[in-house]
Amino acid sequence: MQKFSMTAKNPPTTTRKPRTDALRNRLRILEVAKAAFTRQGANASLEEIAKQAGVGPGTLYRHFPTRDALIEGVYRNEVEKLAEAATYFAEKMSPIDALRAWMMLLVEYIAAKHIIAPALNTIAGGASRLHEGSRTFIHAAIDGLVKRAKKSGDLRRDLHADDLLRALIGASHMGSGADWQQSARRLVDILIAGSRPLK
Amino acid sequence: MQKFSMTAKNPPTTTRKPRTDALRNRLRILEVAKAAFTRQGANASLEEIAKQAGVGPGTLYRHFPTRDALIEGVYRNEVEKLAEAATYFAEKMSPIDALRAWMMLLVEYIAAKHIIAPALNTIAGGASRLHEGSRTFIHAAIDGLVKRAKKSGDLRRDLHADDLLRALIGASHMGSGADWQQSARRLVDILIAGSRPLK
DNA sequence: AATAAAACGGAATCAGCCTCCGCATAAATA
DNA sequence: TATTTATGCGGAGGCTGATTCCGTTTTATT
Repeated sequence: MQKFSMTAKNPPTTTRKPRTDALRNRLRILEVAKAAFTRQGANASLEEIAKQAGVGPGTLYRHFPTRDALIEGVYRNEVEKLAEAATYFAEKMSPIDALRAWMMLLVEYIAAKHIIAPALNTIAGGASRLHEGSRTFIHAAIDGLVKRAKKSGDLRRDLHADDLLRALIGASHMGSGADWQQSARRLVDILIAGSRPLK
Repeated sequence: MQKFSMTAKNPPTTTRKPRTDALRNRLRILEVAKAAFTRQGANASLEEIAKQAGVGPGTLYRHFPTRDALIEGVYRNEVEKLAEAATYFAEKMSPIDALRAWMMLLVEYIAAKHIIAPALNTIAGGASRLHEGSRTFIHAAIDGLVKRAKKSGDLRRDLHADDLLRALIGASHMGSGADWQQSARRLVDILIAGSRPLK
């Protein structure tokens, strides 16, 4: 005896548990891809990534139909950690300090190649769909911090979180020179100083 | 009767006039490449570019051995115009106004796709050789403006021109939204405000 | 006009992208 | 546990574009 007819479509009811091997592969791929993008930039060979992950190209493409999808996958993974940090800072610090700390962390994080720098361009403001519609975690994170600092009177009311974000992403493109940390700090300070109320 | 021996190497003396067709082709290629990169991004087909320029692939590769070299070629071309603008502003305006004006122009210029946005990443701070050693025209331009504004006391002494530049490049990555001009203005103002002496 | 350096172009090689489909396997069912 | 079936696997194959190589053509020079 069968549940229903099984011949007709009844997608709303039947939701199968996802296969374990699929999950496993997905994670493997993301892991390998992150390393590959970090090392070789956003044009790393997908074929090679698949091979290193121990799957066929078909599998990779099923999980991530396009290169951008894969990049976005890696990106999302990393970005959630930053979002958590924002929450943490907000709890522990004064509004303005939290914002400053988080901005430094962002630059550091990207610069340390935990996130693929060149890929960010494609994604952060470029032709990708990440920005269209659903805002990024990062977006939500900095937006929260900025709102909070506005409320406390530490920041100008007319400030847009996006502006800061874009500036920071640009700042992360260096990697050049040993003094990037100095440089990042300077820029963050400039941004903060320029964002205070006009008094 | 021959000039010298002509058998041995005497490169310092003999410098042949460059062939006219070579020059012509070089320009054609740059022109077409600029359009292609602007339209299709930094991964535009080189084969196609060559075809449109009316040359064989071999010719393109002889002039620009790598894709980055070609991008850099286009980039340099465009960038010289910006450098000229800096000089002009410096002559006509007060130091701080000149800097502000030029920063706006930079963002606008990039945003208007006169320069290939995605390519900039590869080049401005990325893996390219443009930054290593020889500074860009852009670099020289903003550096001059900043120096001038420091001297007049409008800017903090500890400011680095690079910091501003990076922030601006980041700002140009948007393309999103019709309000980019607003956004750019806000950011420029923030940067300027944050760069003033602490008084 | 003759010569040789410089540049040309496209054929050929090669690498990486992406699709398609028969086979394998894990989840659901009995 | 045995069976069924959806789901996922992976690699062969077609394709596009990158890059090299070399015989031919063009140009500056004598």
